[in-house]
Order: sequence, then structure tokens, then C-alpha cells
Amino acid sequence: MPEGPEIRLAADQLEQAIKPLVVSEVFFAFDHLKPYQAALKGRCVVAVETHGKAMLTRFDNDLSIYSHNQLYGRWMIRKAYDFPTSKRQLRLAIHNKVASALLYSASEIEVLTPEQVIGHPYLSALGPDVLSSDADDILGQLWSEKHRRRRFSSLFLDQRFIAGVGNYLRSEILFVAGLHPDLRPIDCSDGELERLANAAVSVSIQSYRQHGVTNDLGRAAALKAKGQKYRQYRHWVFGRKDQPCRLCGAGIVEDTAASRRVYFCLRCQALP
DNA sequence: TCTTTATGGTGAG
DNA sequence: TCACCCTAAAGAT
Repeated sequence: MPEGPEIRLAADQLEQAIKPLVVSEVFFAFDHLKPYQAALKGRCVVAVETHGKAMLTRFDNDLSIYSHNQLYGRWMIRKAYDFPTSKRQLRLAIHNKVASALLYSASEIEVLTPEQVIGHPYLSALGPDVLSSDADDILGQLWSEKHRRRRFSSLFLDQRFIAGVGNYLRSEILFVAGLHPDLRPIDCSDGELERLANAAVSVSIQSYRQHGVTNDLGRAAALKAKGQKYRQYRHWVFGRKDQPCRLCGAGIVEDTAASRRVYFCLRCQALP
């Protein structure tokens, strides 16, 4: 369940649990990483960075663990060596005396030197991180020559455009901005692009603060109490095919764009 | 038990 | 744009 905000939340937990104490043991499930277990044992974690959906756990000997959760990876922070009863595959564990940070199911795990971090093919291609950018950074991207003729539906899944936005944030950001997924930056007024840039930043920060909920948290709690499925309460439009728009009541439309489902309200996000 | 889907990403054409 | 890879859970049978 990882888009930028969720990854940053996991990084926060990791920092809190692992950074204060010496790392007593690191476990890698993949054979080619086993040699690094000895190199990281007894070291300290100095920072847990996120770059879009990727995480860099930096150690005090200049090595970093790169991890990307893709669709399946999941971090769990537990008391030391308190493994959950789960059929998931443990791929990485960082232990200290008090806590264990456990990464399950992820397949993209590497150990990098500083040079390898700089030259990393995924990291070096990322656009501005949505959680550490302001609206002007996003506006710059929207105005840039290489992006302004591409559809929003394609742009907002492209990590070179903005890092950290994924499939649910794409739908949610466009809804909050009131713009149709098929539009392109060149189709929009300056005011509309500003609205979009602001929405990209504010919806992402809201998702971070509300742990993945992109609509009103109180309303979400009320709907959840009624036993509705998570998609029916977490978001304005994402996953809510044929459900009424929370603003105007019209039915939410589901479509496919850039090989993934996109959701929008035809009335609130009408084409001009 | 089988099939499909998923908040991701890559590489070929 | 499509096929495919990764893995887990939900949905269909």
C-alpha cells in the first residue's frame, strides 16, 4: 500500500525506532546481500530518507539500504525480534536492542555506496518529491516544455514529473483541482494550473497527516463506522465507481488511463 | 481452489 | 501501448 505519503510515514517510524540505538543485527533474505550483514552490524542509522516511493536508510559508514515497496512491500515496526505470525516473506530486518524494523514482500532491496546512490537509475530520474516541494516547484514542472503537452492522467503517474504520486493520488489530486484527466497543461489557464499545483501539494500532505485518507477525516470515520469498504470512505473519487460524488451527487466515472484505473466526477471535472 | 486485481515499475515495439 | 515481473489478498467458482 505504498505511495509517497505512506512511505514517508513508514520512514518516520523507522527513524523513531531504529535511529536512537546501535544496530545489533541486519538480516537480508537475498543471498547477494548477505555479505553486507557484517558490514552493517554494530553501526548506527543516521537518517531515513524518502525519495518519492523509494527509501534510503543511511548508515554511519556511508552505506545505504535502498528499498522500494512496489505494490506489495510492507514495513512493520515491532519490539525486538517480535515477528508477526504472517505468511509474508521477510526480506529485510534491522534490529536493535529494543525494536525491529521488518520489511516484508518487497523485492527491490539494494545496498549502495554514496557513488551508487548518486548514479542510481531510479533515484536520479525522479522529479521533485511531492512531500518536500511547494506549489511553485510543481508549477515549474507543469510549465516545462517536456511536460506541458502530456495528459494529466499520464503525467501524474510519471515519477520523473513528480516523485511520490501514485494511482490513488492521481485521481484525488485531479478531483480536488476540478480538472479532467484527459486535459493537458496547455489546455488550462494559469489559474487552473495554480489550482492543480496547490492540490498536488495539499492532497499529498493531507494523505500523510491522515494516513492515506484524502477526504475529510471526520466524514471518513463516520463512513468507516457504518462498515463501508475502505475505498468508499478514504477518498473523494478513487475506487468509487458509480458511487455519488461527495460534492455534487453525480455518479463517479471509472476509466483506464496509462494502463491504470482513474476515477473522476464528470460534473466537477467537466471538459471545457 | 482458481482467477483477478492491486496505492508500482521496466523494457520491447 | 502492451506484456511482463514482483507478491498478497480479494473475489469467483
